[in-house]
Amino acid sequence: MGKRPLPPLPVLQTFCAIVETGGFGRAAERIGQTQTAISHQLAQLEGWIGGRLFDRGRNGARPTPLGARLHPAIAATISELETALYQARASISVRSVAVSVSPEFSSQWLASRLPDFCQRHPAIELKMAVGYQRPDFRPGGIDLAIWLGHADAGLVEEVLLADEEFVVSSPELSKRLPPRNAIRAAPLLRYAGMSHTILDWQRWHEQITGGIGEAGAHFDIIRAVENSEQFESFAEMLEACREGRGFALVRSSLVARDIAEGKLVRCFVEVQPAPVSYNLLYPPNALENPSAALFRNWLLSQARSPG
Amino acid sequence: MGKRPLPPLPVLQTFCAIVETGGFGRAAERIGQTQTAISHQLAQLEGWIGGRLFDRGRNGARPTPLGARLHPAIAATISELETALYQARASISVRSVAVSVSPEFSSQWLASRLPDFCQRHPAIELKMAVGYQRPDFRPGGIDLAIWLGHADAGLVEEVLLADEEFVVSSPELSKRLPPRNAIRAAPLLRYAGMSHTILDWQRWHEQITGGIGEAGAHFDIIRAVENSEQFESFAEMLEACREGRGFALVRSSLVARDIAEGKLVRCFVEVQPAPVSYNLLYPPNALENPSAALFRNWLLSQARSPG
DNA sequence: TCATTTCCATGAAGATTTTTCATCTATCGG
DNA sequence: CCGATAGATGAAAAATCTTCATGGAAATGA
Repeated sequence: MGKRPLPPLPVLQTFCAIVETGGFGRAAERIGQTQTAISHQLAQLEGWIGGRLFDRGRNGARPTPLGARLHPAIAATISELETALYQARASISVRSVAVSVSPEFSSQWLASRLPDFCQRHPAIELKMAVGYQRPDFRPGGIDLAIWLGHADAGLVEEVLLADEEFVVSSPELSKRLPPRNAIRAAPLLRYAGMSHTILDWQRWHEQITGGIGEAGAHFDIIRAVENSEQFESFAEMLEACREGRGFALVRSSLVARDIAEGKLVRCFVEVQPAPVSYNLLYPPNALENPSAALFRNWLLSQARSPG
Repeated sequence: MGKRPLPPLPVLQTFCAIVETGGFGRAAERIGQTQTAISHQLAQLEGWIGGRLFDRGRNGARPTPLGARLHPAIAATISELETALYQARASISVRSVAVSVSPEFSSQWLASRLPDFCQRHPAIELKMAVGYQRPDFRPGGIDLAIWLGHADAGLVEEVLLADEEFVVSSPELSKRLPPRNAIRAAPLLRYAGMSHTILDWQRWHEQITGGIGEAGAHFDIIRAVENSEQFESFAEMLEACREGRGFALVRSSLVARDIAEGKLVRCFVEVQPAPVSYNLLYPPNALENPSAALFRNWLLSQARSPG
């Protein structure tokens, strides 16, 4: 039986990666090793424990009940370990992080949580670059970026929030909607964001045309959006939406609070919402800055926790 | 700077061992490696962090403020990791532990905490051997023993409770004590324990004779103890002590509750209490039984926590 | 002050562990 | 039955740890 005190840390990280990616191959890719290495490592862990942690099937590896029970504890513990060590390192070296985020993400999600970070790590200086400029990851520039789309090649990409895209309106407007062709009933709101709101609406419309049957077919959505007023910011658009002045196309985490408080409601609920994700992007060496590593850990823990 | 994601687990355990033993050499002995290995490992960790974790001095290594801050987090995290992994292993293999403890330790310290363990690990069967027999660590026998003294050679020894030995009495008796020679004022209680109570008293008396000046000198403590009634158990002796029937020589963790509740008070507080420790003893391979490993972890965490 | 002891540092060699390469097995969908 | 996907396996290569053999610095005591 296991004669070593504990399995090595990388093996445990591999275990987490397999659970999270759902397959040896994908875990290997994520960690930057070969599938062979992952297989050996998991064999080592399973040998130590004395039982299987995964059921291997055609489409990857599903955790056994034992593996599923083990994962949260291991993941949480490793995260604590990382945080403690990064914090120690941060306390004697670089003490600043530069983060690039979009205005809507900043105002709707990040702003309310940031005080928590500042309280936990008062010595770390946070530089927030709020805007739609493409982040400059060269040394002295941006450490981490929170972006909606995918990363350029050469960047690490981690899912921060697995969001959905859907349409909201004020509760009053929602109640007044005609049974079909609701989409013609009110303006389709837009704002001067990075992603072209008009194209977003068009994409949404194309994707759902099947979903709501003929309701929206033969509807010139581009013109409909163009005819509506353009707001300066996401926040202003959302305010208008709350006032019942039209529909807004949003991502779930940006409106979680408004929905929880009943100020906004989802429309077209019969439409399958499109999955989109806010990703955390950074160059592979970014976490050598311990403050950046701490901020990343904090972000991921915030994204996991409720609120 | 640190290019590895995290320092290896054994290095962190070494770090904890240095903090806890207060020196590289002692840590090496405890881990079962050479001092050289400890030095290299700590150099690795300090390199990763980028700063010193210990001040090396003439009598060992004292943690720097940074090291002192880091230690609780690391120790707690490693302990969680161990527990999670041992639990996983226990859930598919051996599910029983045999523990040897003394009657007084069982009744005064362990009994009230045991329900917590049973609740956390309902599948594990606990075999308690309560008594003063020397534990038989051969396979099929005792896994772990909680003992007051030191281990035989070949056994692992871990401090469970860093206790102190002192004298208590009921509050009433304490108030009535004459200013000097208090020790002659009431019977010195004893019980039929493993350690010879008479010898304990004698040792205590010799140790303190300086401490309380001439108060107890030329006092035949052996006869005084012999003249007092011998109780069948520690619990009975303690009950008599609570009733004000004499002094009892005790270890702090056995009377923590009585003292907290004001049923007993320390006497001769001007005497420096003697340090004694309840140790956890086991053969090196005992923790291969995951249930034993879990019980050990639980014991250590209980010993650290208040109550 | 000088030898002595205690404790940690250092570098190269040796031992161990981890990762890869090349190859193999099992299962699923046509 | 073929081809494709997902993992397993064993030996070799690469990387990492541990030890051995010393060295150095700071306190102890004659």
